[in-house]
Order: sequence, then C-alpha cells, then structure tokens
Amino acid sequence: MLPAEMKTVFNSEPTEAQLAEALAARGYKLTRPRRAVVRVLAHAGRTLTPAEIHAQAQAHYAQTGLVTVYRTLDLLAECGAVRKLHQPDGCHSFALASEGHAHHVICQGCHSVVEFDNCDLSALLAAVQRRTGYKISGHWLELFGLCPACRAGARA
Amino acid sequence: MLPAEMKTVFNSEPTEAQLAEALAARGYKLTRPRRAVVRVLAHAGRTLTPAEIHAQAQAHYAQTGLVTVYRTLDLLAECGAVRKLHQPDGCHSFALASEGHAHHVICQGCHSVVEFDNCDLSALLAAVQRRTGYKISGHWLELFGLCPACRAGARA
DNA sequence: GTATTTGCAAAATGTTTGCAGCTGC
DNA sequence: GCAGCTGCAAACATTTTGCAAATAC
Repeated sequence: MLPAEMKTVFNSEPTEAQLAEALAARGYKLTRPRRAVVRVLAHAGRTLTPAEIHAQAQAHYAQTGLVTVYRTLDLLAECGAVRKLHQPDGCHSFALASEGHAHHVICQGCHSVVEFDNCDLSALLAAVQRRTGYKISGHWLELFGLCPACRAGARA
Repeated sequence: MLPAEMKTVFNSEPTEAQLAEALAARGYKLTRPRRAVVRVLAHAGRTLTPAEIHAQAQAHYAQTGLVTVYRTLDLLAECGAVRKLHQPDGCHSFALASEGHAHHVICQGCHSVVEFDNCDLSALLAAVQRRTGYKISGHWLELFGLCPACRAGARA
C-alpha cells in the first residue's frame, strides 16, 4: 500500500480566488452568502447540518437565508468543494472537501473530520467484480471512530 | 486476501422460524405486517424506499400502514435483518441483510443488490489510524456499478 | 446593464407521535 | 389475558418552489 496521505480538512478558508475561479469556471458567481457558507465549513473542521451552517453563516453575513444555504451546498457539492456525509445518526451533514477523490474519518464524539485519500481498494474491487459480475464504477467509504481529543476526554 | 464470499441477498424469504426467533430473542413478536415487510424485501432483491415497501406490502397484508413500515424497518435494522443504504440519489432505502458484518454492491441501473463480506480493510484502517490518531471503530463501505443485466441492456 | 442570485412566504415531502382498538403468544 | 403492536389522524421537521427585489461581474 502506498503511504497514507492525510489532509486535515481546511481550517482556514481555501483561497478565495481559488474558490471564485472554480465557480466562475461553471458560470457561477462568488456571492456573500456563498463565501459565508464556505467560511463556516472551513472554520468548523467538522461536519455540520444545513441548519447549523445557516446559524453560523449569519455571523459572516447577517441576512443569509436558510434556503440559500441549501442552494449553496448543492452548488458547492457539484463543484466538489463540499461533500455530503452520511453518519449513523443522520445523513444530512456536510464537510469541506479538497480536490479529487477522498474519504473522511469522522469522530463519533465531536464530529470532527479528517480526510484521507489513499483508499487502495483495487484488490477488493476486483474480487467483488469477478464474483458478482457487477461492473464496479464507484464506491463510498467512511470511517468512524474517536479523535485524539475525544479519546483523551473519554479516558478522563 | 481471503477468497471473496458472495451472497445474493435472499430472494426467497429467510426461514420464518429463524426470523421469529431473532425477534423473540429481543421480546418482539412476528406479526402480519412485519412478515409482509420482510417478504417484500426478500422478493425485491433490490433496494426499496419505505414508500415502495409500503405499497408492495399491501399485496401480502392489505391493511399494512406506512407508519408500521417505518417502525418495522427500524426494528429489523436493530435486529440486523435489514440494512439502511445510502445511495447517491437518496439515502433512504433498505435491503435485506444476512447475519454479520457485510456490505452491498448496488446497481445504479436497477438498484439490485448483492452482499459481500470480505472487506479486508485492515491495512487501510491501520494506516489511517496511525496517521490521524483517530481510533477507528467502524466503517461504511458501499460499491456502485452496473449489474450483468443492466450492462447487457446498456450495450444493446 | 444584465443574468444570476437572493430572501421570504408558502408548498411539498418525508418522518414521528398520540391514542384507542386489535393481535400474537 | 396482557403486553406489545397496529392504523389512523395529526404534528413535526426538513427540503423545495415561486417570485420580486438585490447583487456580482
């Protein structure tokens, strides 16, 4: 296996120029509410629900509406800047995602997220493909556990 | 890697005695609507939403209510007889599950499901654990693709 | 300047709860 | 017989839509 390459999910906003560019490439504009949503996710470093994002986004841009948060999340997901995560206790939360294919480890205690991108599943996929006859074209992998802080807390 | 062991999701209902036993072990009864839900999932061989299950369950037991379907799915999931699956196009469908830890491959064309249980992720998990400091306690893996029938159809 | 985006109110959707009567064991 | 289960109606939560005003570029 290749050495794991881990990336902490952004905890300072991704360059705004970069974001603007990604949006512009698809004909979208970088507006105040969109900036607010990205900033919230960037600072959070953990998964957030649309409602949580909405509440926090108002600190950045007071009149952000919940509807816009929903629309923005769809849009950012389409651009790959954000990813929807499915947790045992609810499948409607989001986290910032870096470019390219990657997965998340989510802390069950505080919902903090860390990305990892070395999902070497090729052997597994090949085996499943051979045995089932299905042509596998995608996969979803999420890991759950406890982050270092929560482990320490649990021990205390 | 161990040889892959594949199991087609039941397409005849699991022994009813077996089901009754699993329920009784937790103080639950095997009722008509519960039987209906399990039969529907067994015959479907594919993922179904609560609404779909409800509609089809009425063929087995006419007065099955949607509310009961929801309650039954929760209960069966708790017993491990059923698993909730999260697909790109909606995260609220269910499929029958055999005993023990297993994952599903889902066809994007017809939503048919096949289980597989040889998810050898130990190396991956160890690497992620080492690099992130997270204590990994669980994972979710789902594969997406096209089943043999849909591949043939797509080619036609 | 113009097409896109926004917030609001309202509608649609999906899920849960309260409760009196029914049913499995 | 009695606990557990059911269906219904109604409550609830969440997400989507329609539209006139506001905004980014």
